[in-house]
Amino acid sequence: MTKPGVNGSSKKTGVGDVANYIRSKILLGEYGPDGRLVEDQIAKELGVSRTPVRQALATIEAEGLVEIFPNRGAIVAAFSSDEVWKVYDLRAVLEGLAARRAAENIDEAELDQLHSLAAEMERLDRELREANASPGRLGRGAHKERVRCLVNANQDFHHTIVAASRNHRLEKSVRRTVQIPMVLKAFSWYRPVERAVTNYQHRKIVRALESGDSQRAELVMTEHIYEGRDVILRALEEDRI
Amino acid sequence: MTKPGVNGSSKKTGVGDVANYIRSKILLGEYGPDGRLVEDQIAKELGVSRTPVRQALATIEAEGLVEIFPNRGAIVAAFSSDEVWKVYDLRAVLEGLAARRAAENIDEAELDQLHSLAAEMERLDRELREANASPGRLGRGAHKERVRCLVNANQDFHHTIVAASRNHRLEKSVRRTVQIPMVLKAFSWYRPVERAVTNYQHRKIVRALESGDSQRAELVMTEHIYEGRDVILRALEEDRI
DNA sequence: TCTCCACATATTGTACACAATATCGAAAGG
DNA sequence: CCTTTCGATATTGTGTACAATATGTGGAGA
Repeated sequence: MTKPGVNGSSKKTGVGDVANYIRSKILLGEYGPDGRLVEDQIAKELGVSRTPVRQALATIEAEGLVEIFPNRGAIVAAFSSDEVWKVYDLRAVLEGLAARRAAENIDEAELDQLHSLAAEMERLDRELREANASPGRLGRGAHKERVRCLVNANQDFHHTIVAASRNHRLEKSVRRTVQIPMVLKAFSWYRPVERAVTNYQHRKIVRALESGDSQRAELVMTEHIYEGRDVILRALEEDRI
Repeated sequence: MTKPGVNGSSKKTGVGDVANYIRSKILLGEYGPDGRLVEDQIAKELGVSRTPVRQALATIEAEGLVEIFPNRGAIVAAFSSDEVWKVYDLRAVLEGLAARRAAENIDEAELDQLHSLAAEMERLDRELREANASPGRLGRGAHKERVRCLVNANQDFHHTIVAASRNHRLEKSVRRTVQIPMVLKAFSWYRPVERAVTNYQHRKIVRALESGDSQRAELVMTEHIYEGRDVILRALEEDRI
């Protein structure tokens, strides 16, 4: 028994674990960019042989996170600002479509979740601003932790909408496209203005979804993604991420 | 030397060949749908070991052509008409975006190619109609061959536009999404009316691209994809493909 | 000093062997 | 006659060994 049925694409076998390990390493900024992924090294880190590592790398290459060069191995995919622009161009239409279809299909439970996620992000934003107003009260660690929560909540928010589109292919496409710039993403949340804009747009999106206004949902979501692109690109050229 | 550099994702190693072999088998309708892909069997067919076969299957799963169930192997992904609808929903926005960006970036050589591809498809359509008017002159084989050419030319047409979008990620996304319903696709071309509509829309798209009208290009392309969806779905419920 | 070539090393690509798991059929029990 | 359980078979999952290929280093020659 142990209902192995509705497992989706997340295989419970070792290969899946290896793939997740590599993904998280990449997304957390280790390895790269342009870092080489040596199979034997990863294999030893996880205490498995190279076989599942190779398979995981093949999967991750198909997802676009790494590039595999024949006989030379895998390296983390690098992103110029030009590529970031293009990834967000793609993401805009994908999540735009997701929002449009979500407006037609979303249920009460999902709307509730969106509400609470939006509320949580607003709470975290308030806390961050207060901590900023009275400095010294909280360490840098608490700040980073809150930003991490913000990133997670934001991810959940977007994922909920994509799931509500009821289109599994779209879901996979978005996941592939979204995870790319995640390395850079945390940096979008350090400035209060951008957090405020994000929260405002999230509320607008929820309202559109609630009233079933698919056109408006798509429009706002698309603009929301473009906004995110602008933030990333500005950070890229100003601060050097 | 032998410039191995700009090889993109098409690895020249054995795994790539194996993957192409499996893909074409699936796309040609062997194996499935719901057909099981036994690793050892495929390995023997190609005279290689199971190792590269397994890797190829992992890649193809990430592309969405097959589903791999832990300890139970890979089966060809099945498509209900509901899923076809969703795949085309996705394809519409992807190729719509491609057309929009292509209108901004396409060069003369690509426009020339689009013109000649459109012309070739019109020629093939004429020949098919003439062969239909005076039956018996050509065998069924010649008919099927022309349809195959039509499918190829159509593929090239769409691919040229996607390539002209100058967005590699988008290109990969489209490839993954497009190859899915390709099994069904040949059936769209058997009826003269649909061929005529297709050719007309192709010409409209080329004109929009030529004049750099990105909005119009996106609009027509999107409608073109929806049209294709309608044809497939009609075929599915009428004839039973 | 610079260039080119050969060799040593590291890493990937593939084959094969064995263990783990699922599937199918048959026999036993109700 | 139907259901359940056990075992034989087939297939997948992983480890290991070896071959193929790239990379880096040192020396010989101009």
